[in-house]
Amino acid sequence: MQDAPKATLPEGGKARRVYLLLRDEITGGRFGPGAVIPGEQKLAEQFAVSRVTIRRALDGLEADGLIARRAGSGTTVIGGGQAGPAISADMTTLIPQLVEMSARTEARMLSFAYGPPPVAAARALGLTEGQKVQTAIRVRLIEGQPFSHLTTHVPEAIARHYSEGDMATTPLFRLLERSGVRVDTGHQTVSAALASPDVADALEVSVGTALLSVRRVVRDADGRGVEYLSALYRPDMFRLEMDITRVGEGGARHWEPVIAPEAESEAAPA
Amino acid sequence: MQDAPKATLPEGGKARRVYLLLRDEITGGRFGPGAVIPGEQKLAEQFAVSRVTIRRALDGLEADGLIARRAGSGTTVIGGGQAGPAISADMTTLIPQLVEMSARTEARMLSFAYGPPPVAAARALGLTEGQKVQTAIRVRLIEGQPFSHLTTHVPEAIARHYSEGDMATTPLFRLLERSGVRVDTGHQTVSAALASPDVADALEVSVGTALLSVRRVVRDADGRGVEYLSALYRPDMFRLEMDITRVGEGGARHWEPVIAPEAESEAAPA
DNA sequence: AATATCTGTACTATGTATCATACAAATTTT
DNA sequence: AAAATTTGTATGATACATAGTACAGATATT
Repeated sequence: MQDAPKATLPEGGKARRVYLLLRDEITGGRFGPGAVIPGEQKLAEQFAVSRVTIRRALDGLEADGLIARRAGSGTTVIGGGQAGPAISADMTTLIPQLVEMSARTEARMLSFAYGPPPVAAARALGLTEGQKVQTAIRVRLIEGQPFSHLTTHVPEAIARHYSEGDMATTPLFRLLERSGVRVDTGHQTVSAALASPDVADALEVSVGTALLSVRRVVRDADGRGVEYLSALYRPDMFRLEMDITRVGEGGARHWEPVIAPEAESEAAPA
Repeated sequence: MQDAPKATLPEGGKARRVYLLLRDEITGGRFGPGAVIPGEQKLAEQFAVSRVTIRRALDGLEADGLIARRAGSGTTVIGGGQAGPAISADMTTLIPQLVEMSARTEARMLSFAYGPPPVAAARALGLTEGQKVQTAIRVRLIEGQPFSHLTTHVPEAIARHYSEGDMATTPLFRLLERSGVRVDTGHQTVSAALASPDVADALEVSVGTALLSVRRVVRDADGRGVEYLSALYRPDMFRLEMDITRVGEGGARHWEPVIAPEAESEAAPA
């Protein structure tokens, strides 16, 4: 919906790259709705390409319904374009999130196998050489639209307690707890990554799209690693939101996340 | 350092895109150090390009010292490659962060002006038509290496209390408080974005690199918007880290961020 | 020792996206 | 009404990356 312009731009070309960049700025909010974006001539200079190329990129954006062009006047960003992400995870109120999440979304299994873990996962989980893990790659969809690409690694001994079918219906942390694991702590790293061909395909976005990356290591009460998650999210459908507040005095004055804000205050701003 | 391979790849070409994607997967940890990456033939299929093109991309990675190639054996990821980000902001322990931050980094002003705000900022800050804001674009560096691109919008009435020069030395939130603003709450949105030419130039990365995007609205005790921040971070130099813990029982069981973990436990894992 | 796999190297031909340029039409500004 | 700005349309030439292919060298596997 957001991706794949009608008149598909050449896969490896500059026009497409410009198209992706501009789209990113529009949906990302750098150009708000109604804003007049620079003229084609100026854009051509900024991106160091010819006006023809800019033009092709704009064609794509127009086909996507993101911009409106008027000869003589200029090109403007369509208002309705940025309807905001379908899902926004509030780091501090994950409670309603999870419930809502399971209800509104479904998971599709792309790959499921037991084998040696990637080095990064092995180290994070503290596995010894030769230990196998269950590696599952899933895509999560909301209303038929894919929004996240999940790769999980679980030590074989734990993973054997549930089946492949279970993963399509039940959140992994619940499966783990059902398997007798006392899920306790986790460590998350949030970053950004590009969509590689396989991921792009699964998420139905262009190769080279910017994705939000979350990597999580989960440990049980004894500190043993029980899950290694690598998630990639479409930024146009999913965002991390958090409220922060200013606390402390003097030199120790700093920001702190708000843990439990008003219960059901659904964010959903512009 | 991470960017700009010696034998510069053609700017608009496929080879460069493949190079960026592969580099992203390596530095992003998808291929851990020591891991053997697929053969050139297989990569060529995956990316749907010729082997020559894959080869060119690998040349770039090799020049960056990210991979080692051995005829007959294959191509492996260099261990030292992912030394981890220079800075990792722990959402939950921002106290030492800020101090360390100011000490180790410097800010370079790219642009400074008063004028009408972009629509997105105007709405977020709740400004009325015609109200001007101070718009400052800065780049933050650590040890001479740029790692973040900051665009701030502050209502003119507030911004007039400090000077352009102040921004190079003092964190903005401190300037605001010095101006009599009672900084109180904020709302953050974390996402991902692509590096546009101007940003890429400032951060010394390739155009089209994936960046971590943080957008923050800050309000005073009366709920008035006092600052609109749009920050872009290089994922290879900056990450958001957070510890989470599992709390609650039964249906209400969920994750929650850990607010005050052991004081100085510097993360810096693999 | 033989075989398979992988990287290293070289060459040509093809395609096609890109550029440069010019002019027309629509709109805003003076 | 005139001038300036902006999008719309068209075309031809060129450059340059890409694909395809073939073979040699290195290493691992059997």
